[in-house]
Amino acid sequence: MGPGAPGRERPTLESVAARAGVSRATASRVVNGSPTVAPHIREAVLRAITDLGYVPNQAARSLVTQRTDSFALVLTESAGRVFSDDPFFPSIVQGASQVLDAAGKQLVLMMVNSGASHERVEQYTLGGHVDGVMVASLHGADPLPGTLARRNIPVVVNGRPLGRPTVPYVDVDNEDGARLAVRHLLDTGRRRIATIAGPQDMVAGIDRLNGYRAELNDSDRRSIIATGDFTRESGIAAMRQLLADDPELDAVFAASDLMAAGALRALRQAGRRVPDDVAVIGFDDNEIARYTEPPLTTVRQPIIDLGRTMARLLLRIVDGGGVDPATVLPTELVVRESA
Amino acid sequence: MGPGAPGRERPTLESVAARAGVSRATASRVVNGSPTVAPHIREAVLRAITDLGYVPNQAARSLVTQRTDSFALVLTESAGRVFSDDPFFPSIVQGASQVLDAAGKQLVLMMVNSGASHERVEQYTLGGHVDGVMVASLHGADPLPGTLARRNIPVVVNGRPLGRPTVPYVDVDNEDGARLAVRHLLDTGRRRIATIAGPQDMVAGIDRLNGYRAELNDSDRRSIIATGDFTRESGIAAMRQLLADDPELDAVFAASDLMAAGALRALRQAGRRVPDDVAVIGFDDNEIARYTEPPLTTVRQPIIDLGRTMARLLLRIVDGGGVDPATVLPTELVVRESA
DNA sequence: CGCCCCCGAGAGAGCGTTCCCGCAGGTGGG
DNA sequence: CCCACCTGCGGGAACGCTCTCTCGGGGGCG
Repeated sequence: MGPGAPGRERPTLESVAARAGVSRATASRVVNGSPTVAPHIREAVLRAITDLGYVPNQAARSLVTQRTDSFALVLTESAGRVFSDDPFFPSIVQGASQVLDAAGKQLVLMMVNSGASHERVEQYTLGGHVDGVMVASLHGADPLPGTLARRNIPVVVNGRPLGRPTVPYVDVDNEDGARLAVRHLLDTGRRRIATIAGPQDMVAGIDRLNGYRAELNDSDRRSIIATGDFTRESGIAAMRQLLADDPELDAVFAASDLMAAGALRALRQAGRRVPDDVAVIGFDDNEIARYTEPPLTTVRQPIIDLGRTMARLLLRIVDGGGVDPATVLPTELVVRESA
Repeated sequence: MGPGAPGRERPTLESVAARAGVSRATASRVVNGSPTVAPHIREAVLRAITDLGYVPNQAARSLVTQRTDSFALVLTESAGRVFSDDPFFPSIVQGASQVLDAAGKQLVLMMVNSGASHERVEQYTLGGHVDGVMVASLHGADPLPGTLARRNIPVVVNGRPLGRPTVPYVDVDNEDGARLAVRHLLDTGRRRIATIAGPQDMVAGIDRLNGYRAELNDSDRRSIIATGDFTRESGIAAMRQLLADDPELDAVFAASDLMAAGALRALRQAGRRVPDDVAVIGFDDNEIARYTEPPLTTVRQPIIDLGRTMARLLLRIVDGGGVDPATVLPTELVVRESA
C-alpha cells in the first residue's frame, strides 16, 4: 500500500469533522463516547462517520494514548509443536481469548521458533505494539519475561519458573494432581506403582514426579521410575523399561496422556491387560485420553482456566491493581476405564 | 501505563541522536540501515542505541510509513472449535507462521466468536493494524473478505467461496481427494461403496461428495449416501443409517477422519470387521487417524502448505505483484489398515 | 588550478489522533 | 439585574517517527 496505491484515501477524523461541520476535537469526542456532546451534533458526526466509512487510525491513536488495547500471548515453542497432539497451547489461547474478548481487547498470538523470531518478538512487544504480554512456555529458562518486566511492560507467565520468580505466574497444581493419581491407585488396591516421569528440566515434570514420590512415601511404598519427554514414543520406551525393571508392577502413573497412551501400547504388546493386570493413569486429560483402548483415567488440568486466569491477571496489572505473585489452579482426577 | 507510570521514560530517537551527537534524521538512517552513513557515525549511533536500550516506537513509525509489517490471520470459528480435535486451524497457523517468520513479518492471530468480536476484528484490520489479512473460514459466507477488499486491504482466503470469488483463494483439491479414495476402494475390489458426506453448505462437504459421485459414475456404480457434520458423533449416526439402508455395503468413504472414526465405532458395534467386512477411508489425515483401531486409510490434505501458500500470496499482493485468483493444492491418499 | 558533481548530514514538515485550555453562551443564585 | 459558574465546543500543541529538501564540503576531471 504505497502512496501510489489505487482507490480512495482513507477518511481521517479531520474529514469527518469537516463533513459534520464541527471541529476535529468534537468529532474525536463522539468517536470516544464523551458525554459532553450535544445530541444533534453527535448525530451529525455519526452520520458523517458512516457516510465516509471512517475507521480510526490505530497508529495515530496509540501514538498519543500510549495504549493499543491489544495483548500478546507468546508461545515459546516451535510452531510445529505448539499445535500438535497436545492441546496445551490451544487451550491457553482459548481461555485467554475469552477473557480478552469480553474486555474488548485484542489477542495477538506470537510464536517463538528460532533465535531470529525470538528477537522479533522482543522488538514487537517492546516496540509498543501491545499493552501487556502473556508468556506461555514449556521450559522455565526464557529470558523474555525478565526483559519485559525490566522495561515496565506488564507480564504474566504460565508455570512456576525454575529459578526465583520475577513476574507473576499461574500454574496448575501438578504435585497435587500426581498425588491424586497415586492415591487412587493405592485406594484401588495396587501395590507396585511405577511412574513414567516427564523431563526433569521442566517444572511440570519435576512437580509431577515429586507428587508421585510424596504420596508413595506417605504409604511406605517403593517408587519405580522411568523418564520420558512427554511424547507417546517416549512412553512406549519407558514402559518397556519399567516392565524389564519390575515385571511384577501392577500400576503405572504417566506424567502425560501421550506417554500413557504409549504405555498402553507397550503393555498390550507385552501381553498385559489394562486395567486387569496393570492400571494406567495419565495426566492432562487430552482429547486422546477418551479415544484410547481402554479410555484413560487421567488427571485433568484446567488449562483453559489457566489461560483465562493469565489474561485476567494481566488486565488487572494494566489497571494498576496488585496481583498475587503466584496463582495455582487445582487439578482433578477423571476416572475412566484404565484404572 | 498512564503518564504517572513508574520507571524511566522510554528513550526516543531524539534522545539517541542527542547522545550520539547527530541529528534525528541521521539516527533514523542508522536504525533503518541506510547505506549513506559514515562508519564512525553509525558506530556512535549504534552505541547510543544499546546504551539507552532504544526500541523504535512502532505506532509512530507506522503512522508515517503506513505499514506495520504484521499480518492478521482471522479464524472465523468460535475459539472452542478452532483448537479442538481438528488440527485444521492449527496447521494453517503453523504454515502461515513459517512463511511470515521467514519474511520478517509478524503474524497476528485473531478469532471471531460472537457478533461483537466480528465487529472488533473488522475495526482492527481496517484500523491499519496490519498490512494484510488471511481469512480462514469453514463457512463460505463471511462478509469480511469483501469488506476488506473494498477498502483496498490485501486479502487472501482459504477455500473456494460458495458464491463468486471476490478475492484470491487457496484450496485443497477436495474433489480429487474423494476420487482417489473411491478409486482405491474400487481397485481393491469393493462393490458397494457408501459415503458419509459432510455438510452440504460447506464447499469442502460439497466437493468431496461430488468427487465420490463422479468416480462412482465413471465405473457405473450406485451411490449410497448419508450426511454428517464432520464430527465423530455424526459419523456414528450416519454409519448406522447406512447399515440400515444397505446391509450389504462393503466400503464407506467418510468426508472427515472424525466421521470415519465414528463409522469405525458404529461398525464394530454392528459386528462388522474392518477392513475384512467393510473398508473405511477418511479424509484429512488427522492425528487421530493414526490412533484408531485399525489405523485409518485416509486422504491427506496439505493444510500446512495451504497456510504457507496463503501467506506467500499475501506477501506478493502487498509487494504489488499479481496473483492467481485461485490456487488449488493436491491431495494424496495415505494407505493404512482400514482399507 | 578551477569547476562541477556527488556524497553525507541537518532542518523541517507532516502522519492522524488525543487532550489540555480557553472561550462563549446559558443558567442559577444573590 | 448582575456576576459567577458550568456546560459544550474549538484551537493548538504534542506524540515519535520518516522522508524530502537543502546545504556544505571534498574529490575528480578537464
